[in-house]
Amino acid sequence: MITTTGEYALRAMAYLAQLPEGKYALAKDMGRELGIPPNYLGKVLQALAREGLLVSLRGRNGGFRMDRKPDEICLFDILSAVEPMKRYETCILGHKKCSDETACPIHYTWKEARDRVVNMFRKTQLTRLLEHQRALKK
Amino acid sequence: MITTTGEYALRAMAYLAQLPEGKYALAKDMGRELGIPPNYLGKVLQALAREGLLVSLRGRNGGFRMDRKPDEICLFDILSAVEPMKRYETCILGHKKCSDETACPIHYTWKEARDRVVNMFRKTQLTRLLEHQRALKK
DNA sequence: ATAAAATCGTACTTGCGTATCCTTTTATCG
DNA sequence: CGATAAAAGGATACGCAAGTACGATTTTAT
Repeated sequence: MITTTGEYALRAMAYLAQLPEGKYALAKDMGRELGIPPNYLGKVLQALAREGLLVSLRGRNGGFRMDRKPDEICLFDILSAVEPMKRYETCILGHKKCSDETACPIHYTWKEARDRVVNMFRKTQLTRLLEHQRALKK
Repeated sequence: MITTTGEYALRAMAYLAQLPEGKYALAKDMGRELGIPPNYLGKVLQALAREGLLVSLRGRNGGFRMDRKPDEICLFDILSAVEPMKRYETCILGHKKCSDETACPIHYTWKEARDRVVNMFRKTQLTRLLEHQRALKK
């Protein structure tokens, strides 16, 4: 239901959130620790930095670190940085014009179900992913 | 949130459901009417026939028709015939072992949200897609 | 026998995930 | 101060799956 890239972003953010504050981590190390291809993880981390969720530092002793507290970031922030959230707002019958005003037969039913997902992304803070973080190894 | 193929299947089933009972329709005609590539729609219809949702008839005067009443088919039946429903049951952090017994930090939260979607598929009958069917043109 | 239709196999296209290589930045060492 | 090494940043190419297109085969009514 979410893209692989989105999953990587969530796991990487959870990893960074449990590090000592201010500490930078390397894409390569994180990839190894989390079992994510380091090359691609680098791209994902860059995207998160571009969106202001992470701070990146180039050169020796560089890496990525959190820019905010884990309770100031929700899952929606993370996911929307790496995948198009329109996925969760489209008519199930593919109508371009489907909306509250011009609704397809199941518009409201479908909207309620998918909104449940999006609202969960919006209300859940990164902190929620941290509990028992070290049991996650995979 | 659903695959394009799934959307095609829903629309095609809705189209067939509003036809006079026992009437066969051609993949080509349906494709033209619904604005779906006829070649691909053929594949989708074949899959639906293989799963017992449609009856297919080869040769002259052939085509596809419903095999059940529209209120005896739910959206889940249709979607599961053309796409893997596992998509709606996987851990958001990608853990293979995540389950009610061995739960990741947000297992139950995530499960509740995605179950809302699946339950909607299960409880909603094809009939629900038929209202104002002819306003759908696209 | 012919024509109409599903069925089947194959090939093309696009996007996502992946892997490399090169460039740029920056701390550190001689 | 200059050279070097370590890191992100960026460009490019590959593999794979989904969606698409098309042609060959089989079935069946006329």
